[in-house]
Amino acid sequence: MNPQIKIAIADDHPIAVNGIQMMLSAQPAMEIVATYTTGKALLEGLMQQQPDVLLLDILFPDYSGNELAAMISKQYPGVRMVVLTSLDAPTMVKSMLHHGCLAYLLKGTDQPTLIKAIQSAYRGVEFIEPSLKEHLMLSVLKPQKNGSTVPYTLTNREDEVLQLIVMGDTTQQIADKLSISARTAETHRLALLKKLYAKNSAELVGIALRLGLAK
Amino acid sequence: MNPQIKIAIADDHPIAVNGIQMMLSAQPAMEIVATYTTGKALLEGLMQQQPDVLLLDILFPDYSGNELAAMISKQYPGVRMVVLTSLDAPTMVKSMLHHGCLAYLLKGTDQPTLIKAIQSAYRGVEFIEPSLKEHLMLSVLKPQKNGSTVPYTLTNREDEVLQLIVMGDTTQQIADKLSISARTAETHRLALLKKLYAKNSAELVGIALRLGLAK
DNA sequence: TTGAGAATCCGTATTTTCCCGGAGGCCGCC
DNA sequence: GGCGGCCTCCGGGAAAATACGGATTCTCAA
Repeated sequence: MNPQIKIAIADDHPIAVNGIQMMLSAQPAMEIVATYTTGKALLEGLMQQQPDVLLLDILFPDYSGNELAAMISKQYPGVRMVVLTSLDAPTMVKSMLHHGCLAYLLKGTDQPTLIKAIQSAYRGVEFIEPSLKEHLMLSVLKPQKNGSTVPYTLTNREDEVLQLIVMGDTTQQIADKLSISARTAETHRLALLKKLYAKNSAELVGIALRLGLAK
Repeated sequence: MNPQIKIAIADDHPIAVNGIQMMLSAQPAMEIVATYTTGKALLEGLMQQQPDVLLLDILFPDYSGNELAAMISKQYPGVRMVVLTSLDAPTMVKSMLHHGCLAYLLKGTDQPTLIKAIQSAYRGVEFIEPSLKEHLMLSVLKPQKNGSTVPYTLTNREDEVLQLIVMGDTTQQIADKLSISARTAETHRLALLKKLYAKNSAELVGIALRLGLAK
């Protein structure tokens, strides 16, 4: 008999937390040891107790899934992370996988898939929702035709610039607020356009909001 | 003793359906008589049996919540609809309420609020998630601060132009796609900037997405 | 130590956006 | 009929953004 898999759930929606709990309630080999509805609670809870598998949403009021995944994979490499979210953006999938997550599921997933993903993650095996795989393949092939592989992770500065762009600031205003030259602010914006495959700032804002990089 | 409230749940995410079921499982006065994960299944199910209260999501693979709400309120006026979704766009709230929904909740809602909303709807009383009410007030008040009452309603053309801007098209590209002169396309964009109080197209996209004017 | 990536800065040229204006035709409503 | 709203078109000019280039520091990790 295998030992029970200790599972923690982090999702800002109580409904989702309940739903996941219910889906796993009939599994004797799995035990839900904690649930969190904020990023802060999750980080504090991990200090007390580390589950085998962490089901992680991406959108929290206080932290982004990117930050959380990066922090957790560093501090608690023993915790296997399974992303469970409604964002089906290829860049987000890539980003979370790069940050050490082993599986990526959509909220629309069914019980068998969820269980399979948890078991795979527990064994250290990657698991990507089948319907997402096609999207991923497409998005991997597309960018590469331009030559260099561009993994999408924003630097601190780029993120700051992005927030100001979303707020409608011009390059000059951004430069003033960050105390850098307009030229530098521009460089950062252009880097953002390339990383997120946006043709201009308007599209950039749209992509950033959909990816949860800004609100 | 009151009779049981018959409840149906329509949500394309099995997780959410389970979560809602669990939240209501401890309520003896409520009975879940059906659950649906597609718009088609919902419409077919309603022909067989009408619940007192229908918990309705907005995003379905086959139908939009708008369509569903309009159809259901016409054909089954006895079914009280409660919107339960993760979209917190004021325009969407208004739209669903106009289509006959009695309550509007976010997926992040807790058990007491959900129960209160269902009870209110059952009695025919409107119920809006408290956190949403502020947003609604703001979106109604803001336009008025400039004196003349400017309800932000976009014309058909403006909406078409907006969608293309969100997709990252330039004025010239928009002009080509809509078969109008670049000057006209620009006029429409400038009108959008004024109506939504955006300083530039980037901010415009941000505002439009937050208002639910585009996705 | 070497190297990669982040952050900073610069030049030039072209395209696009933004801000002033103004104007004519069409349609629906009072 | 008139009036307002919508859609269309236009000029001119300033400001900003985008597309090419290239360069120097600094840090952190292999």
